[in-house]
Amino acid sequence: MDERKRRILQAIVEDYVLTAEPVGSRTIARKYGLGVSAATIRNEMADLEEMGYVEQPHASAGRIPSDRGYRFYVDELMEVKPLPPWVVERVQELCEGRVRAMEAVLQQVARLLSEVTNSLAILVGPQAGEMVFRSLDLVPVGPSRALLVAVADLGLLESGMVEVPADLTPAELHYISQVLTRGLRGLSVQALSHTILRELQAELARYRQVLEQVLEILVASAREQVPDRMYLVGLSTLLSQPEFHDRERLRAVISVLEQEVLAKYLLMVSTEREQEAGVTVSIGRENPLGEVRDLSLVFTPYRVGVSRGRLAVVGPKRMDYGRVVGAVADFERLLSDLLGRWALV
Amino acid sequence: MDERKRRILQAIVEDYVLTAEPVGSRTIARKYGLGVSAATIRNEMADLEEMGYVEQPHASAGRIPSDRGYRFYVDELMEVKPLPPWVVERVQELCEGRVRAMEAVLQQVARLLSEVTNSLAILVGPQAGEMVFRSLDLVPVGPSRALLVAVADLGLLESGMVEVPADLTPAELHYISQVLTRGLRGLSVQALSHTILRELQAELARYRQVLEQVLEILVASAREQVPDRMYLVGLSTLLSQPEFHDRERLRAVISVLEQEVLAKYLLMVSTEREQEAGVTVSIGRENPLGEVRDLSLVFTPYRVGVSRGRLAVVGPKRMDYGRVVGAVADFERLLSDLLGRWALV
DNA sequence: TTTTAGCACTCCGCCCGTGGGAGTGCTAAG
DNA sequence: CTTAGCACTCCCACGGGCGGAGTGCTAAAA
Repeated sequence: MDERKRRILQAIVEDYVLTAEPVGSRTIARKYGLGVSAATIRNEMADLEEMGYVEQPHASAGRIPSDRGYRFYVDELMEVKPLPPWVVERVQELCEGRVRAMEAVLQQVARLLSEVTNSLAILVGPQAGEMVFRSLDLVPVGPSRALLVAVADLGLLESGMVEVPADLTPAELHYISQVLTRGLRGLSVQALSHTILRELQAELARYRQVLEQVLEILVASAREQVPDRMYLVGLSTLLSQPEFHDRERLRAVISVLEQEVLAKYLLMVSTEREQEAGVTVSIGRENPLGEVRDLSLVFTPYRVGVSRGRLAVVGPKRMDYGRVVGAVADFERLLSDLLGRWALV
Repeated sequence: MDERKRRILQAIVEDYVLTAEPVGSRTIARKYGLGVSAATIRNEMADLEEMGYVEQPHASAGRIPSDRGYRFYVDELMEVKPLPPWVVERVQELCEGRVRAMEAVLQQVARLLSEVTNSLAILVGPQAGEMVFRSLDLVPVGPSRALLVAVADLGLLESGMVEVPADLTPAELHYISQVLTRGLRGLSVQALSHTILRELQAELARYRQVLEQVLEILVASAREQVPDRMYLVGLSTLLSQPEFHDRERLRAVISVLEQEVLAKYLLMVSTEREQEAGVTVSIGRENPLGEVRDLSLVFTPYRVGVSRGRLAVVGPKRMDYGRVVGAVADFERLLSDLLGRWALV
């Protein structure tokens, strides 16, 4: 793979990304002055095809990159483009502005990411199981009911209604809350349930009924695979791409996105390669969207306090990888830096 | 509009709904035995066209119903079909099962509604502003922060972080909570903010800073136009309809649905005709989806305690109105009956 | 040995004309 | 008022022809 081949492959990818049409030797010779003639480029292209980096949609057409070609481009050739400054500023404003809920911020950030990449943006907040437990409170409401309020490092973790015996005093409720808070504070939410059991046997045997309900709520919350909310913005942009000319393909994409399989994958991937933060690019069949082989996915986790959210862009294989990877990387950095404020110190 | 015309119009609508193709006089004579010949039907169809109930896509094709034709069909001709029993049972299971959060139930119900109508189903929970306030609690978390937990008749209304002076004791927080709860209980959430102001002047002047934050959170919550979550299921089903053959139309639909214009409309409609519960059908240009004139919307509010949620099905104009209206009506009844359990007594 | 020009060939996509089919409106008879 | 017959209209699917873009190959030039 000499320098010239690299530059030709680069030209093919970039021109194809731009035009969505197979690119021929002529075009390359003209638009991307390599100082050689079209004939030479034809020879090189034949080589590239043999090596599996490009392919021909049909016998006498130009070349388009293969998955392998894109992969090489992403790994070796592309130039990561930073986010334009106005976007950076906008994200900062969003994160620092007076907003009550993290959710509203994430929603807007997702919209921005979608606009700037011209693709589908997916943002998920931190997963409950990964948060750190802080406190628990049973607030009496009505005669024999209490609202369980569980707080984690990122704010409200979970709430739910609990039936309590009518003769239980507010003071007793408060006592239960305090014991549980003391016992559980600082644990990862995933680890709660075991600990709760021990606690239960010891100090709070009298309130078994209440405890069981609390336990149920917390366990359910920790088990939740997919985060509370998943912000998915830009479907219509994605659909305007020419690759979705035929409707069957399109339906496939939509129904994949509609099932939340995707979110699950996002989490999976990131637990798999737990350690390595950083942007991952899955191209075509590499990606996990089942039969949909025309999409690429650019993915990264981001930090919020001690837990992590996930951030992804889904676009056609034929996307501007330099720009998208740059955008995703920059968004990750921005969010990791700026969302710290949501973590309770 | 004599009986025969009615039956012919009915045949046209029902056949068109079935086949998505313009229906000719022949077809009607053969498939919907009216005891007259095709020629007669041709004459009647010419009349119907003059009256504006049907139209011809081009000079020598069959007829398709006009918006007005559909309207007449819905108002006078269609037979409302009840939900199949297994669906009813399924909804009952869902609503009565041991589930923690109303949200999970609504999500599933939306999916079911989508499946049974083969269209896009939209379900929104009760709007915050319509709920009845019950209690408020400030739970201390960390050194100078408290979590505001506001509870309404349907459970958790809102939560948010509040900065408190470091020297404020838990007892004082509790005091504030109690005063506020006492003052606000029983009010509609929309009415809170005014009352809070009076309360503030009187008893709690010392805690102005805290109160302001509480106020801000509650007001924001009451102002929220669109309910917390909107469940939108079945987009891919909708897209498989033949009317979305051409992509521009399709994009239009998706981008309309993506912006939450729709949800806002749902609320608007229902505040407009505040009193009349019951199913509303908007056909084609009657519907509020802007430029999208090929969709119809079947809509109804449903009760949850004293507030209301909204329920809708979006499908092509060419939908089986009898079935969809039946389904929406039945779902409304089921939900209104079964979701009462979420209301705090 | 590598590069280049020339050339014949291939294949796609488009245009266009044509024929069949479906459905209509009209007319005249029952 | 209904019906049969008929001429007419319009859509659409089919197929041939053609232009264009791009290739691979060969032979000559660097």
